[in-house]
Amino acid sequence: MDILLVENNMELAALIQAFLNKEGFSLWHETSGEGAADWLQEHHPKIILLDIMLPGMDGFAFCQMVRRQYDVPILILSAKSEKEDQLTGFQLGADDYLQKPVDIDILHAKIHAILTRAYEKTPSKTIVSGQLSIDMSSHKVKLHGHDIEVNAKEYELLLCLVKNEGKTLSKEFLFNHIWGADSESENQTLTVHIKMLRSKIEDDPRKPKRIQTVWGVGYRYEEV
Amino acid sequence: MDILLVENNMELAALIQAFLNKEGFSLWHETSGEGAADWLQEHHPKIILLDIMLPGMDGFAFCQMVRRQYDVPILILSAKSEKEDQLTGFQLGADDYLQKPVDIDILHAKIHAILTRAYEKTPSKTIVSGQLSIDMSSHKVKLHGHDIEVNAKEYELLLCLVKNEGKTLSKEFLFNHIWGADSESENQTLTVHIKMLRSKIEDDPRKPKRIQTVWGVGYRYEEV
DNA sequence: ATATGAATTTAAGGATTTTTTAAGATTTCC
DNA sequence: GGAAATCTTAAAAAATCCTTAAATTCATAT
Repeated sequence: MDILLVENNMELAALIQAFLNKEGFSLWHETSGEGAADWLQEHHPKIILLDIMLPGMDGFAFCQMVRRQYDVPILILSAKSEKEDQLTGFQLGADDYLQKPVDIDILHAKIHAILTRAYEKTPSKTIVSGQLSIDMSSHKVKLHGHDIEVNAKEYELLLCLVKNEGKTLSKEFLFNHIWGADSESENQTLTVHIKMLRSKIEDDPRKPKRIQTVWGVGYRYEEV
Repeated sequence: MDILLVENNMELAALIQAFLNKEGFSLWHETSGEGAADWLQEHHPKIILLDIMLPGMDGFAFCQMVRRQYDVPILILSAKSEKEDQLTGFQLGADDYLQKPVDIDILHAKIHAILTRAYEKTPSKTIVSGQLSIDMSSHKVKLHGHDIEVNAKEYELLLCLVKNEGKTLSKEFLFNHIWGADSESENQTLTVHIKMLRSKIEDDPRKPKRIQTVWGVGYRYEEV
């Protein structure tokens, strides 16, 4: 789990979760400081996104508690606009402070900046298309934020399709790209892999939305 | 010299300089990107405060130039309020973005937060991932709090995997990393060590959760 | 509507990769 | 120098994946 989000507002939380999942992060959501504290005993997120106004233990108290025990970066999200609140956040060891309403792009940029500084590693290269994301460094495919098991050929095939999203790729092109032009295999094995892929990434494999067949030509990947 | 300030506006620069000096920082002031670039050849500040609107080379160009050569944190100060400018700053590798008019207390807090994250992160001698911890100074591995005996090759292998948690490492990479590219040994010896490791750190070695095999590629460590 | 060729589905065998086992080689430590 | 631990090799076993081929469904044109 990459990110812990502690946020009272379910609507905002859902928005953030959807967006960050799409960017290839996995995210756990807690609505209270107490719940988040429990969760932290068992897990070690790469960063914590923290709302200040929480029921029970407030964000500042939580921030202080976390900072005493863990070195994890904390990014505060707050509706409070007073300078004093921001300063309090920094004093308690927060890494940054983002004022609400949250701009999702700025949030993303800040998370990226903080992770880079804290872990010195560029976040893994991911291709995202709608609810599907392909992490090229971990060789993992996620759909709606959940891992999908794909094996080598399926992975290559999907990657090729998604990289050319919207473009129709001929069967020959796909086959040569993955098997090599001088392969012994037959063109037809491709269709079997297509089927396997569809059964894994289509909501209704009988009516494929993502991997569309272009009659007489080949296949085309479309963002849903 | 702790801080490099690149700022066109003399009045603001004087204010910042006075305040930060009072806080115990030493600060060097340049008014242009070109001048700052020259100065950087000879000096290595702990952080750069960078105005965007500069005569000649602008702040974005300077930011990009610096990021290519140095790892120093950059805090952008900008009168531009557009979201796009802020995102551009982050994209070019800035650590944070503070909008003008500069609030000197916020500036101070941000500088403090960035410096703490960039320089005071205790280069932890132990890596923790879920129930597994590796103490790099004593070469000891613990699982569920209990010591696990691992020998040299196993230790190196596990460390390499855990350090790259979530990433798939090819067999070749792992082998070269531990045995050296010119080793006489065979790639296959790796798999035997993997087996030994799994028998020690997996709850059910038949169904490995931590050390996952990525078919046709290699292995990936996952936090449980 | 029907014929035709293209695409899909299914299942089984073959191919490949990984895991396991065990024995021989090497190193380490006493 | 010898015993124990560790590392490597090799080969059999198991697991997984890939391909093939044949049956079925589907889209298009006549």
